[in-house]
Amino acid sequence: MPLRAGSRPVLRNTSSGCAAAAACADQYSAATPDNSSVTFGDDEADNESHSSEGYEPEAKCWKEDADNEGSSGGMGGGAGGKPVRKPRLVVHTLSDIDINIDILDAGFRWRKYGQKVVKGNPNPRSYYKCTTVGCPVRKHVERALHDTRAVITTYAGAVVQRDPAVGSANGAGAAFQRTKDKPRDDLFVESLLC
DNA sequence: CGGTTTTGACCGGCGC
DNA sequence: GCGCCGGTCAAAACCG
Repeated sequence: MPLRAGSRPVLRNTSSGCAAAAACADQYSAATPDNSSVTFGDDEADNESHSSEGYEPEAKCWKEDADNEGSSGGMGGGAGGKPVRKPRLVVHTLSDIDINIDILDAGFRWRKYGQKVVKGNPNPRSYYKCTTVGCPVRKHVERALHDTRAVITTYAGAVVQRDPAVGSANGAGAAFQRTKDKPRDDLFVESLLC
């Protein structure tokens, strides 16, 4: 590959103008209503259908499954019918990758730890880890099958918890709590909240 | 010098 | 039981 380290990809932490989740959500519904969609859960199949045919011109907040917390530990193949699945936040971004960054990467640092071509999509999927202290979140970034402008970012390791009193739902959340003194982590949690 | 990217190899789970 | 596939790790190289 001609471009080695140094030619930093577009995906990198940026001090986005979208500091809070509320602002992000608002920004989505107001500013870029037809540029992306956000989904929380495990509806990746659903997402793929969108990415292959086109994007829903609607911005929706991530939805979470009732009791799908925890991890199945299963990676390849699929859920395999296991009732417990790792909560994931899937972000669809059309055309503007920066938006993707803005919504969740605000103030965070990501380190790429892998890249792989997955079946069904010739575009390589990149794997990123959050290098922010106390941030256990990982994300997978891949381009849509037939729409290179569309980017699908899957966040894993963070759980949405709508109750601010709790602030966390599992280890990920606990990690955030542990670093609650860090405004950035707090921002991230907020980013996950709707 | 530190942090990050890149790439290949390895591991574990699932489906057949 | 075997093969396939996705995800992660680790070493090397590079840039600011």
